[in-house]
Amino acid sequence: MKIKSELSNIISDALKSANIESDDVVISDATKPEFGDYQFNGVMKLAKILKQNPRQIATNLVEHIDTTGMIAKVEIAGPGFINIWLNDEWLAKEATAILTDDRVGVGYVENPKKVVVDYSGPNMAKQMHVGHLRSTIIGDTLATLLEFLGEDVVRQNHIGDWGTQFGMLIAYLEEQGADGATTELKDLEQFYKDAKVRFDESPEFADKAREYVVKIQGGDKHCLTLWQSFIDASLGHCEEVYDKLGVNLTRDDVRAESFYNPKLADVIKTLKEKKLSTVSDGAECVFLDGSEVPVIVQKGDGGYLYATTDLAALEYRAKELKADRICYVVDARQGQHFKQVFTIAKQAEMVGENVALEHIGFGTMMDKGGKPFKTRDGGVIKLIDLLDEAVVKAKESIKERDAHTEDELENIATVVGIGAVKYADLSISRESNYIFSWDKMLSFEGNTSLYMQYAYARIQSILRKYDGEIKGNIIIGDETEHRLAHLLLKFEDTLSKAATDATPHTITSYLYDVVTQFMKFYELNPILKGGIDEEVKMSRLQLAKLTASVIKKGLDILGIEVVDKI
RNA sequence: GCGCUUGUGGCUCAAUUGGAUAGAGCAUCAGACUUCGGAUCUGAGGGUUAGAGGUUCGAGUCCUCUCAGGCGUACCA
Repeated sequence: MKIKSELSNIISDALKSANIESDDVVISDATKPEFGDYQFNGVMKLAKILKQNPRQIATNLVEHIDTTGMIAKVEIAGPGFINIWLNDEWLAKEATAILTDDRVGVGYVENPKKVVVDYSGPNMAKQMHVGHLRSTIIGDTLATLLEFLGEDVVRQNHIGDWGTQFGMLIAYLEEQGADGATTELKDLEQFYKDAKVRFDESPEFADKAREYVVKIQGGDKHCLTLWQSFIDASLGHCEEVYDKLGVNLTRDDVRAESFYNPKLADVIKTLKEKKLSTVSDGAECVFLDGSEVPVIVQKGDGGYLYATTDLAALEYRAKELKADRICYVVDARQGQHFKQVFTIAKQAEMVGENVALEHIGFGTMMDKGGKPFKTRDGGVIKLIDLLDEAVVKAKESIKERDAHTEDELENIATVVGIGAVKYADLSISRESNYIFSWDKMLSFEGNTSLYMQYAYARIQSILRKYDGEIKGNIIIGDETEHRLAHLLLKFEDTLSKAATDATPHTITSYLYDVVTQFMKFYELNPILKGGIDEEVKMSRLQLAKLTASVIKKGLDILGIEVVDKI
């Protein structure tokens, strides 16, 4: 249900019949309940353009607004705000209509676009750590969301599998007589450290490592086999994490750095042809206007750089994958890099003019003291350890509650623990740094996954208790039901905003609103208690059921599961 | 030095992109129930939106300066 655009149409029509010239009509949510459900603030702007009194324009406009359908009434307030109230019967009818819809009233986008979402991007030389969490979760949510709305989504996992450190790693792998399947690679972090020690202590080994770098790049069979087995093992670690996180990334989504390697020479060629790059201090550089520091695309020794690979990837995504929109879910600190690369790609016509290039930046995860999140001894926190800890902590907090079997407990703890980590991350506007706190994320109170999951479980409990066929229409009986039904119908507007702005926290705060509104409704309007009219009982059961559906679907898009009992 | 970015009650975060009296949750205090799972609900106190100017009907949001933090800045990714 696209409420805003329908309202916008109604207002546009009214403007037309009132003979008022105007461009796009923007409808906002009302800032307070006294101001109704929505408001149109455009009159003040129009007044300025038309040099007329805003109250006068508003009066004229209001007379032409159709209040026979979805709108119950409109009022003029303040300097020229137009407040809009939705009609109860309309709400009831629309809410009833989506009861049996498995998309809970959410339609598909009109013109599906090809959207590439680049996220996760782990480095194969190292184990995934907390730094990869945000990219992986935000990216996956964005991809799932866009897909749900009907966009044609292509996931891209741009893994780091190319570079000098791999010479060292495969030389060490060979020396250990191991292949990727052996236990030697169980702990990548340790393996890297061991290899580094060997590299520093033995000149022969170091030479061999350097030689292997060249050999991989030259396509040497033996080295490539070693390299491949190393990458496979490392990817296996990532997949373990993806599996625990419930993230939809597969090997098909992997487009590694190495994939672009053969294309890099062409990138330089293009840049030279377009006269965008020049040689400076022996390196091939692009000087963007106003900047004295260049973007280096080829080193003095002929080697390529980060920017070069990203340019190749951009071109591939625009031309081969035919993307209309390319989203990079990468740490905000790389903002300048992407700004530069995007500019170069457009200037060099590697991507078309109308392809949207977006850096979906996010802040750093901090500890309680506001410092980057590390282990006690200052090391990086492995993602897998973090997730396991979340499950253990969740189990502790649930254990004290009702008796569960061991299996149930394990399952609930997993759903709750992983959900808490993801929700905590997604519920904060992504640009800012965020403070990681176990206590906060595992709390049942406030805007947390547990609060939503708990509300869901409670509704399920009501539905179980009723244990009969739920049928009949939703009826709006009071203000709490009006607001609840309205919120439930706002699901689509919420999702499309989250999709265009790439802001998952829009969804979490919406869900939080839904749940708190449900709690208020439920507090005032008993469902199963005695003395309730059958029709009213059915309506309330339906509202409860619909609320549960929205919670479930919403969390589902965020990659968070629910359980019937907690 | 230059560039980017952030600054919102004690704490953690919002604010529909320039709209009305800046909203939530923790924490604090005060209430509600012989619990449709109280891990709930109702209410109160707590703010010069870092500071100073400016733009206009209207600014947390836009422009300038100052202060404080973070990040980036010629051959890592």
